[in-house]
Amino acid sequence: MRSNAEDLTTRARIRDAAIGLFGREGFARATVRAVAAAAGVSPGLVIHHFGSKDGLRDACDQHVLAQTATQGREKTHPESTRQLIQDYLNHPDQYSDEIAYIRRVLSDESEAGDAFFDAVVRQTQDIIHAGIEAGTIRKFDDARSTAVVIASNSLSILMLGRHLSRTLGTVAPEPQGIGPELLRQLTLPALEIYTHGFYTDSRFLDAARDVLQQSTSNTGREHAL
Amino acid sequence: MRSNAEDLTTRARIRDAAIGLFGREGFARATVRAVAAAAGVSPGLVIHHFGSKDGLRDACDQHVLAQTATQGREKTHPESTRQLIQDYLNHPDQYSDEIAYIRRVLSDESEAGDAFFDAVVRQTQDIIHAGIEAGTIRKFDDARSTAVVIASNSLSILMLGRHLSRTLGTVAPEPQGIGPELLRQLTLPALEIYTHGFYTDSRFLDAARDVLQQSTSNTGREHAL
DNA sequence: ATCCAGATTGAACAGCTGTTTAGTGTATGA
DNA sequence: TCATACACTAAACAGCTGTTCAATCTGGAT
Repeated sequence: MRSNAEDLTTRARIRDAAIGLFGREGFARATVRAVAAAAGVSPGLVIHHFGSKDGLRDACDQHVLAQTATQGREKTHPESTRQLIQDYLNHPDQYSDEIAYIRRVLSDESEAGDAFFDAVVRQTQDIIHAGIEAGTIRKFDDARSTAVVIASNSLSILMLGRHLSRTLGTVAPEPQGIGPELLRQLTLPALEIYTHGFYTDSRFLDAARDVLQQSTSNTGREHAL
Repeated sequence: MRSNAEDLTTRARIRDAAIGLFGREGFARATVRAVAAAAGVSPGLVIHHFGSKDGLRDACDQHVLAQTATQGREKTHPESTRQLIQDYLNHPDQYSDEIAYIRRVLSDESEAGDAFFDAVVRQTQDIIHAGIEAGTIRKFDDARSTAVVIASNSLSILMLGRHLSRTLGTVAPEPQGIGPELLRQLTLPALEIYTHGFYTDSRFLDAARDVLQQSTSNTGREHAL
């Protein structure tokens, strides 16, 4: 839930306007003047409250990501993760600014993006461990790399949402377009791969295993997929 | 293979410098003056050759992507795809500029990025069809959505390469860091999921199927994963 | 030898950028 | 009532931006 009313501190209003603009246009293209106009204040006030444009960025990072990172660490249960997704799906445009902002943070290299990605991987790893103990998830040799792969796959929806909804013809509620319809269309194919696999047998896997084991520290001449 | 020597047209030298800078810094941050300096020419000459900064961007798009798109359409064989990857792995820093540029193009919304993503999906779809006929890839209900999911997963390495090599502790040869070591570390976990699946049984898949079928065009209140 | 089209440059331009500064309100506490 | 601190603004600043322009410098065709 969010405080949708406009009874916020001016500082908070500026911050929220900046989150929206940074997410929509990117940090470089979004100007201090545009942020000020979106918040209905003067450019000088933006600097007065945050010191500089970089200070404003830091405040946005902290507001969007520290919050998410805390959620990820507290709510280790996979249950609450699903609840969080449901909450998002019920109020898509409420969170769309944060979604777009996180996408930008993961693209533009920054410590905040690093922290967020690491938090996602950590949470994924916890889910995998819990799933293995519960018997719902297979046991993997390299649990960490597997978690990284799963997290990377999941975040690809965030990074490429625009293209996904575009090629799938989804009517996106937001410009960047990660709406309920898109997730509905991707859920079954993704779950099918995660359940029955993508290949019919272990031919590719075995071949790759052989190649990688025989050249452990080679020049890296051969690879599969 | 690339023309690594410096016996290029001045126009081509500017274009290549721009591709490198746009990929490394992003289009907004990379200035015309920086491109000119990297190419060893004056800022005016950049405009003289490309009309404007946007014209330079278009030329870069065309050089990097039209080339890739053509390759993707001609080489439908999965063989050549693997050969292309091998070629890249043997000369990583030769292609790193193009790699970084494509990542930026997929992020910043543009027609070039749309065309590239669509080409990747199309190529993935062809590979899937060929694999189904050859018996190496399972048959899927929704081939198109499956291709989109696979393509999205594959491109996530491109989009999040920096974070992947960072958390996996890979020694990246390039700043954005999609090197042979990273791919070697991700190949087996990814292939394992693609071969044996991620879940132990079809519990999640069945549950999602039920939910999605009963609410075909609902408000979208429930979702799995 | 002359001419000309194109490559190339240095300097300048107008506009936008983040930031500063001086000043005006406007509460709150003494 | 006064003073102080803070929110806030309008205007200006210096620096950077993409772009233009006039002027050279080339190399090849006539």
